[in-house]
This record gives sequence, C-alpha cells and structure tokens, in this order.
Amino acid sequence: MTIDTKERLLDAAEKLFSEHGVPTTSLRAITRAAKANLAAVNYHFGSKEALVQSVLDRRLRPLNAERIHRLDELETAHPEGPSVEAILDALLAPAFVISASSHHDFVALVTRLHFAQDPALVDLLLRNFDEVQERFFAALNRALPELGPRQLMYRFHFAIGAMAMALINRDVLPRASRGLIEAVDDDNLLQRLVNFLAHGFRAPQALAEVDGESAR
Amino acid sequence: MTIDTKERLLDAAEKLFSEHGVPTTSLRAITRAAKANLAAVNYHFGSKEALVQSVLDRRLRPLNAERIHRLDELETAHPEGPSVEAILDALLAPAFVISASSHHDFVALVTRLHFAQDPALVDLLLRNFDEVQERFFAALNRALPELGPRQLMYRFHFAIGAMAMALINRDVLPRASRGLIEAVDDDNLLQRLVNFLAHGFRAPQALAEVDGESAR
DNA sequence: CGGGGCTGGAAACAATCGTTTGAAACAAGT
DNA sequence: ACTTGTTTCAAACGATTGTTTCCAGCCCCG
Repeated sequence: MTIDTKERLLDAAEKLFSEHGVPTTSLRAITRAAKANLAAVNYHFGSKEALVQSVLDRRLRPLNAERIHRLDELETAHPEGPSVEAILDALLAPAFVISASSHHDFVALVTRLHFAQDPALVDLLLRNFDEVQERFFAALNRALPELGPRQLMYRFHFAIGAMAMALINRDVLPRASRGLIEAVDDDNLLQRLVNFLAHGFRAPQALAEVDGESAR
Repeated sequence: MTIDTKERLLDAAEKLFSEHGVPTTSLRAITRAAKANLAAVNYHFGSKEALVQSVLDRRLRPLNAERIHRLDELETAHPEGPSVEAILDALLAPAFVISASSHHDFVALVTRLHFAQDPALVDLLLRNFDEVQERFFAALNRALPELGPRQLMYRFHFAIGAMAMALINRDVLPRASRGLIEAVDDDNLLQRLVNFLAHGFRAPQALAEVDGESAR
C-alpha cells in the first residue's frame, strides 16, 4: 500500500457510505476495508462525523468550483446572458462527470444526503452549496426575468430534485422501468434532463400561480 | 388512551421514522413515545422491518388507490385522453393532500425512502408503486405519443424526483432560500409543480436525444 | 547513540441496538 | 368460578456501536 492510511480511510468510507448509507456503516467496516486499525478513524479525523465531513469536502469542493468556473466562462462568452440550457448544463454537467468517473458512488451519497434527516448533514450540504446556488440563481434570474424571484426559487428546487433523481437513476431505473431501460448513458441522460428542465423553467405562469406570486 | 396499542405504535413509529430516519430510531424510542412496552413491537408486528412495512402500507394503499381513482374518473370524463396537466394533477395531488393533512410526516418519510440505500425498503416502495406507475405511464404515453416509451420513462422519473423535492420543500425551502420563501402554500406549490412538469414533458426532443432514442 | 513525536495495533470501555423470555394482568366463554 | 387466549410487563440476552486507553514500533533530529 503506497498511499497513506488517511486516504485509504477516505476511499473506503466513501465507498461504504454510498453503498449502505452513513448511519448503517460502522467504523469497523470502514477500517476493515481500508486495512487499517479501528482506532485509525478517531486518530486521523477525531470522530465519525468529522470523517463524513472530510469525505464530502474532498469531492464537493472541486465539484462546485467546476460549476462556478463553467458559469464564469459562460458569462464572459455571452455578456448579454447565456441561455437557460447553457446555465443548466453548467450546473448539472460537473455532477454527471463525477458520476461517470470511478467515484460514481459519491454522487449517490450526496444525492441521498439531500434528503437525509440528520439536520447536521443537510446543513453541511447546504453550506457547501450556498455560493453555487446564489450564482446560478442570479444567472437564471437574468435569463428569465419575467418569472420573479419566488417562482424561480420554486422551479430551481424542482430542478434540483429532478437532478437528484436522475443521478441515482442509474441504480433504480432498470428495476423501476421493468427492463425498458437497461443501461443508462450518462451523456444522454444529462441532455434529456437539461432539455426537460429548460422547458419547465420557461413555462408561462399559470393563473393560480400569479396570484400566489403577487400576494405579499 | 382509547386507541389500542398497535395503532399507537404505528403513529409513534411514523412520526419518529420521518423525523430521524428508519435506521436511527430505536424500538425503545418508539415504544416510549407510544407509551407501550419495549416488547410490544415484536409482539404485534414480529420485527422492526415488519413494523416499517405496516407503517408504509397503512397510508400508501389509500394514497395510491386515490391516485388511480382520479385517473379513472379523468379517463371516463375525457375518452379521447386527458391533458398532461390533468394526468399529472391526478398523480401528484393526492400526495399533496396527505402532506397538507396532519400526516405531513409520512410524506417526508416516503420521500426520503425513495432515495434510501436499503434495497429492501426501496423494493417495498416500488412494489407499492408498480400499478400506479403502469397506469399513469400509459396515460402519459397516450397524451404524448411522439415521445416514445423510453424518453417518456426518463421524463417520468425526472418528474418523480421533482415531486419528491417539492414534498419536502416545506422543511428545506425556508432554510435554502435564505428567507425568500418563508412558508409554503401547498395548493400553490402543487400548481407550480404541475405547470413546470407539464411543460417539461411537452419539450420537443433535442437532437442528441433522438439519436439515443432511435439507437437500438 | 538515544530520546521525542508521530503512526499503527490490540484490547477494553460504556452504551445502545433488536430480540427473546417467562410470568403477571386482563378479557371473554362456558 | 375457572379456564382459555390475548396482551402487557420487567428483565435479560448476545451482538454491535463509537470511542478511549495503553503500548509497541517507527523515523528523524539532536
């Protein structure tokens, strides 16, 4: 083993967390998989929760950096404001790239954490996502000024939910579609999703919605 | 306590499961909340997993029955085939009705289970959803024949994801929107979601998608 | 050569988990 | 009133959890 224990622990934890969930994977399973001692986790990270944070940080930081980088490039290339499709692609594509790489476990982990019950985990996730959300929300607001911030915020979260589902579709779709979709091509899936969401974002406001929007 | 122990256990379990997650809530916490003895769960249900199944069945059965009932009425009222909006409303509205009722906890529980890691739980959920999916998939396929079954299946799952996110928005949105959305009006939320999704479903296929669709 | 700081390892810590046991308490039927 | 079947109870089961302790090994610097 040329890599050191700390990284082996992170790799094993990432794998096991995403396969079986955070609360149900024991430190013993992690250290066994990492060929390390049981005490190694508490020695290197301090606690199990700190290990979870490290696992997330390691990949979430470059992922979100890539998202913002793509948006930056987009906005300098189109000073008048990029299209909805381009913005969504900048937001979603980096996640699909990671998903297609060997760390496809990790995306499932983060996706599930979006819906986790533990407030500490959700907060950790949201804190990591704050800057990304602000930037992309502003970009979408510029591309769709007729919607208003509240309507846009709702649709933004619908989109996050659809993305989350798409990212674990690889696991669920073959079973849920009863064989209609046997293998998922990531590039194709991303384009389908972006296309679907872009048309949702551009939907004109229904009557009942406008009421809710103007109220207050 | 006029209601019997079995129901008190179901109520307490539903509440605690959705607040803290299935694996992290102990039988001791459940029986304590239900003012029952620790052994009561294993006596009435046999095991913890059987308790989970009972908790889900109790509300999932009438929920899905209502969905199918609405679709039935819709299809007899519009023999030529109901609109995409109407179909989506029949699928989503019952979930929002339950969410608006006192059983909001339960919806959050099911939503999170959609993304659970435990294959047994996911399978239990999908088994409960099979008939609903088949009926609504067929209805949508009739309303959008130009899409083809594969494209429709993808979009169907995107929609499920967006619905899942919308259903737990009540918990997450105030925090995630940084105060922009302080309280969520369920009726309004449902209409926003249906409108968003309907336009997504009607999106024309992008070039890259058609390739993937025609291939094979 | 020899100590001091970092890393690894075996064992034990207290706490909690789901489940089981055996007897007490209750209800209802004959 | 006595028996039968169902429900509740306190207590304990073995297993597993996250964490801590203590010691052996290591490398590096003095």
